Amino acid sequence: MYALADCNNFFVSCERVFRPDLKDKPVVVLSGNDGCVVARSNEVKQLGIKMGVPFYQIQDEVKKYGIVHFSSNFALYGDLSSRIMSLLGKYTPDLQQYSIDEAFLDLSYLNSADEARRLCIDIREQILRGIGIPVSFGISPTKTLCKVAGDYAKHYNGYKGVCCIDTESKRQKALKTYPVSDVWGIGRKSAQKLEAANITTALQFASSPALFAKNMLHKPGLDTWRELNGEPCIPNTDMPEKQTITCSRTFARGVTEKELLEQALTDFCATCARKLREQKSVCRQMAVFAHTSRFQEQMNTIHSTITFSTPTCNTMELTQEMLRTVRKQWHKDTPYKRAGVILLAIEPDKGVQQQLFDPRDRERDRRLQQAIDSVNRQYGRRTVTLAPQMQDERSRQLLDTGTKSPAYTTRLTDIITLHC
DNA sequence: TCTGGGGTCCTAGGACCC
DNA sequence: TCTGGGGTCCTAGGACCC
Repeated sequence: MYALADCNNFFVSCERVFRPDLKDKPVVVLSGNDGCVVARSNEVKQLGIKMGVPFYQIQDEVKKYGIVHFSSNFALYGDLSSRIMSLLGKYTPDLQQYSIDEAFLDLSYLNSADEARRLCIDIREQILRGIGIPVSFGISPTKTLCKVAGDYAKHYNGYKGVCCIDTESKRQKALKTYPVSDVWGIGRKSAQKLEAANITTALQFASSPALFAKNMLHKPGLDTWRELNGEPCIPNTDMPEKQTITCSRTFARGVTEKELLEQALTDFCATCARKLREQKSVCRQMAVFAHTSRFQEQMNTIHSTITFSTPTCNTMELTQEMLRTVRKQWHKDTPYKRAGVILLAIEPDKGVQQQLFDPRDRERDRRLQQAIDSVNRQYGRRTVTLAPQMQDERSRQLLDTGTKSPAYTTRLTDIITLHC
């Protein structure tokens, strides 16, 4: 038996923890650059405002209904998420965090579904009281059915936030009114195909022959079909190392200054490399890209994949190579709107094959990097940076946005003051 | 004017091998 | 006219997730 813990309107709920005045008010959280809506309160969902819609397109509604908006504040969301995860971890020998706001709990150690239900009600209450985030629980033998159950728990108050699919009749009843397009693993394309074959509910899909599911949607679709029929086939994974690490941004404006683009990319490089070292890995390849707006007719691009003969995780080495390519491909008077760095071909840093005629002193690189990392861990990430990295004021112009809430829980100067 | 960011897995097809 | 058969590895692109 699994339970899925899923935070309700997570980013919005995080903002409300420190802004209780926003309870019952329409609230949205925006993507980087304040571009799109990435989280909505229930009030906003009821207005029919869709996930991912460009913010400028809903300005009328914002004014009319007084929708409050925030730029995204990942320092806050990440911190509240890790608090929730650590609390969840106390109740299962195997917690699998699936995203920033979701995790599966292996509850097979309990004796009955009823026990699982009572436990989840208790955990839910603890998280709400202790951290301030409302969470829904879906309980069932497969992860896909947990997702279905979690949806019912979230949308029908009668469940009080915990819904359990543990019998055949409950399974049938739940799937009968569940749109197939809402099933976890069935996206837009697959839903269209199924609809063309007159399949609109999850039950219709689950009741169709296995071969039909396989032919129509291939292996992933067949796995989903099995899961809906109560056969677990999504394995437990214990947070494997990342296979790719990306850092990319859309800028507030097109960047024509070479130096500024280089600064941004140097920043992205440093972030990727830090994450790479945190998971004790090295990479054999790095892709660098920058391009003009994708909404313009003609797109100009910088794109290059660099291969290292000795895999590396060294910020300085990665940055040097990145800058070399960018300088080669950069074009004058081209407004680069988006840029990024991707680390690929990632492997563990143990037992890296050395080159006999290596021009770099890798031991010296490693010691320097270690020293920088340890200073930055202690005094903050920007204490020691490479010279071409972004200066704060300039990066703010390019990347930051106006309506970000304080880092209430992760920055000393942002802690709230109580007047008693 | 303005339209996000970070991932995973699967498949088909090409290049290559004997 | 006819032009093998069986395999592996890699990559790009599609579909999906939050």
